[in-house]
Amino acid sequence: MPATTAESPELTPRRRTILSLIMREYITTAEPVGSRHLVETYDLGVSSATVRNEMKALEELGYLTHPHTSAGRVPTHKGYRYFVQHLLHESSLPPSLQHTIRHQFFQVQQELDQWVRLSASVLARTVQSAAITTMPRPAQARFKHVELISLQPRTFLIVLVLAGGAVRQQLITVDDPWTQAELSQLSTDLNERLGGLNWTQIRNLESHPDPLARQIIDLAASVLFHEDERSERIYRDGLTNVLQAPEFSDRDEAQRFIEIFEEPSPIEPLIHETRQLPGVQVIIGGESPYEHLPNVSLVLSRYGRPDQGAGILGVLGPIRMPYGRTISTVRFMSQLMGGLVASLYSDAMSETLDD
Amino acid sequence: MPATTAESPELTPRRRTILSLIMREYITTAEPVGSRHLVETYDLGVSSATVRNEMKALEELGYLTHPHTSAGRVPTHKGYRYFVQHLLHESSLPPSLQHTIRHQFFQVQQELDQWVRLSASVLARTVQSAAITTMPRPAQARFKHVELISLQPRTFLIVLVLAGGAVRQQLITVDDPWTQAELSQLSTDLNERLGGLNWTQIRNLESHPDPLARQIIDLAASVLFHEDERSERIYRDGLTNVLQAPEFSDRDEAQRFIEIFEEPSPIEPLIHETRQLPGVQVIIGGESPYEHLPNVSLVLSRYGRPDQGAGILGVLGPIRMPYGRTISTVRFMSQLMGGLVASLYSDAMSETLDD
DNA sequence: TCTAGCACTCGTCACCCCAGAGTGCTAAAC
DNA sequence: GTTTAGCACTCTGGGGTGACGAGTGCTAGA
Repeated sequence: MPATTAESPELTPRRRTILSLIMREYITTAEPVGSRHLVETYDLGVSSATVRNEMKALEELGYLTHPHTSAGRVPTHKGYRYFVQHLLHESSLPPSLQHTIRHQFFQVQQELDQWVRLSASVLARTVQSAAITTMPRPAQARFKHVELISLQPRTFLIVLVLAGGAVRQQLITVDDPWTQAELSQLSTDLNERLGGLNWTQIRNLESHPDPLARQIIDLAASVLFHEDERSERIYRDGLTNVLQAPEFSDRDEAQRFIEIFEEPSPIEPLIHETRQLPGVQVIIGGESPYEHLPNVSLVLSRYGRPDQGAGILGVLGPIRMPYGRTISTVRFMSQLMGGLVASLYSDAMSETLDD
Repeated sequence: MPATTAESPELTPRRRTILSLIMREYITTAEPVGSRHLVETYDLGVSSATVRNEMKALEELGYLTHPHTSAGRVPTHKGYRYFVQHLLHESSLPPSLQHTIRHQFFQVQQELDQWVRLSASVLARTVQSAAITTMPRPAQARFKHVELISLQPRTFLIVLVLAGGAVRQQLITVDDPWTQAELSQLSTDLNERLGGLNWTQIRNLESHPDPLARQIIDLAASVLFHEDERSERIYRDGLTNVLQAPEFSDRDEAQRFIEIFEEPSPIEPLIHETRQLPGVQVIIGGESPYEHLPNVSLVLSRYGRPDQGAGILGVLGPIRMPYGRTISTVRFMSQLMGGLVASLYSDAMSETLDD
């Protein structure tokens, strides 16, 4: 029996039941749902004619539509939205599945980069859809450490570590040769001056006497600045899962999905927004502000904490998506990843994977 | 006029001309080529009947086939192979295109990682196909530098720099707290001991008195070992270019291509092999040892030098691929990237982009 | 050795028809 | 007032048909 708990202005319980059943049926079969099929499958206690009347009412209210006269009913965007908001009872992931997910993280070494990439893969596999994840990062990037490494007398590698443990690297070529010892000395000096600063603070430092040091300080400021501004690296996985869906049997539809999914992606601003919001966000493509994302739904969630480090993870799929399962999985994964980030700050890393 | 320079055991000049024209025609139109169309378009000086006889001979020799009785001719794998090996006159990229390609690298900062990623994108755009690139790496990984950075009293970031400038990072959690000063001291010590060594040499070092140092030495050895063994990170771009091609209008064909292109990819062993070979390799899918790559051709090339650092770059597309242009572009790009790698070792980085 | 001519084959497309599914409406039953 | 049975109507999709065109292969003659 479907849940009919939440309040709603306009739908009677029976209409909700019928809408809910149509949603479930359509989400699993991708075929328009007819009245007769519904009463035969679900023992509704009323005849198909009654269901037809209710369906017609639901259509007039904007929750359903039908592709042509003699076809069954299909949900509209409004129908999906109502389903997600009112008809879906929140449920947590079955413990066995939770365990399976946790288990998949054991194989990888303790490298954050790998964790995040793996999480996209695990998420994609679990929900049988396309998944994205981003590395966690704090709201404002801060300098942690710099190391200058001589590759050639005049070519150096600059390794920049940000607060939170992210590593960035740059090559630099200068006019005069330096020894590694001189560079190490300079590194130590710079680390003392720059530790813990953000890019504005670095920009406001008084000018350093040494030209190379000035150059590197500028570079550090610019890297930190870009870190706050530029669109971050997105890990993707599971594209082929989605392309199996019948809505993408049409080549152009598939192409459109790939263009949304792959770099450069129109969902990057969405990811930025999601970073500001708590909880799981469900975005139904084609709906009001998302007209540029037709035939795509997203289930996104932030993980971690904005002050320490927060990343995004989520699922892309056709609008006809198993929202219940997907939302539960995304929520669970965001908690799991959040635990990992927290452990970077609480020095209790090893406990993340315990049940 | 097509080139008919190279020697060949079995084909008369006229047959070569006809085969060459059929190849060119089919590669651009993707439609079976008929005899009448050929004489009308190319002024061959003979009638369509003669061309038909020659086509039939070419079919009996295995270079052509036709999908059904009343269709034009289509190249076989053997036909493509012959075309690539004997009928394609080597040509370098037009200078204007060379300039365009070089120009696209100016926008990016001097970060090797970004160069390699960008190169996939530039290659994909230039040949309007899917492209892959890998980071350059030496035949054997060697230790260059390690830095220990304290994130929490008991959680450290280990930044490992390899010879050639690649950076690897690992998190580690230990039982006893360490200060950053102690860690820096330890870093200095380790850098003296490990500088320039490969993983076997590190394994053979006499045991270090400090347990944390031992742990990090083990880790360094293991990272270097994995560096030599594990399949490397592949940058990809241009998937959507390929999916436009008519051979991928069928959903399953497209899906198969995506599975070959995306991670985990069956072409990874091929990439490994290409690393050993000089020059541009053309792999025609479905041919003898590549039965598992149907409907896909690859044009791959190593760039850089195995002793210093070598990477792979190449193009994936349908077998009906503009080989001439693709081969020239891949060769040019591999020279360009090779110059970049060399500059890392010769301290003359700034000259790479000059014309 | 080449070519003109011709019979033959096959895929494509437009067209039509029909079965099946599903609706919406109406009138009667509860 | 609500529900239901019945029925006319609409639309899709599959299957079958026939005309058309493209292209071949063969043969006889130049």
